[in-house]
Amino acid sequence: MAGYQTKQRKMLLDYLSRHPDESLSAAAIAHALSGEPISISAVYRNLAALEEEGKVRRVSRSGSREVFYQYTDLQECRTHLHLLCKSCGATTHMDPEDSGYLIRLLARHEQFAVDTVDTVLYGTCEACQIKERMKANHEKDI
Amino acid sequence: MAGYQTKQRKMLLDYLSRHPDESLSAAAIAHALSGEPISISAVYRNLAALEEEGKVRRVSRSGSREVFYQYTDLQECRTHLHLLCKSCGATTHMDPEDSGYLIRLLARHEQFAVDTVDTVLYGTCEACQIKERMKANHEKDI
DNA sequence: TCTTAAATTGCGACTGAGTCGCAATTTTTG
DNA sequence: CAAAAATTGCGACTCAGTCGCAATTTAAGA
Repeated sequence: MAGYQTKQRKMLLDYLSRHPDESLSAAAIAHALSGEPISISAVYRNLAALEEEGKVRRVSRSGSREVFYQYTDLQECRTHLHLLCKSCGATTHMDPEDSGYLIRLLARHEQFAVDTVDTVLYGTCEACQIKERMKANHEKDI
Repeated sequence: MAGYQTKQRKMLLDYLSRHPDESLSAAAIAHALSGEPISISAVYRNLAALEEEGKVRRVSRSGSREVFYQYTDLQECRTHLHLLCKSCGATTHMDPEDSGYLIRLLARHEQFAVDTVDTVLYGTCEACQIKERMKANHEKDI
């Protein structure tokens, strides 16, 4: 299970690392790699292996049944939490100081040890907030 | 789509409301209601409708493919965020003041509007932290 | 209360993401 | 270079969730 450097695994991880902070479906990943010799089962198996190693995170937003995979850096997860925009799917990074503060707060006040790899805060990013506001105004005018 | 008070829907919502802070699979819910006349499709359809109304939240933890449903109170989501223990599945409630602080922090520092219905912080609750520590110690002894 | 339109139900067929078994291939170890 | 271990591709399979449809139930109005 743990670790032969096959062509396919290298390609997959390489592709993911070149698309950080994106939410990709398994199908999209397979499609992107379709020039290369890689089967859909290999995509799933490698994704599962990488997830176990903490190099990939699976996310699925409430309200949608779709599942996405994101490249994650364990190192990076030690320093900050991730914010996922429900509207555009982009991930942004919470300020490390604020992240640290929150993690310590939860540890102290609630005795809760946050898992920074799994946890993603859902919401709306700045750009999409603006879009939504414009849309709402526009609808009001009609 | 929006709102006939059928026997099945009432039962489902009633059952969920009597099991707050629990993560239930669709199958488990169907099973629990199996004494009543309700089909599995009705369970899914009502769950989807309730999710849209914001009365039910779908959660699935990274590392596991299982999907769970949780009763949620929109009112309650306005006051605090939820903490889900990856080990035992129980949900606890973050202190309202801390929650408010975090939400305002993200709005100000990252221009990110957190969705308090969808967002769940994953981690380990106090009880399970203790269990894990004991287990680790025990394994060391062997 | 009776009638009718809209929504919902149960059923069974279907979909599609993800899994599994297995023989063939590739990577690592020695 | 050979043997052992892991991985690959393929096709069959699983299973949560969806969908179409006829029958039933609910809400609203005369």
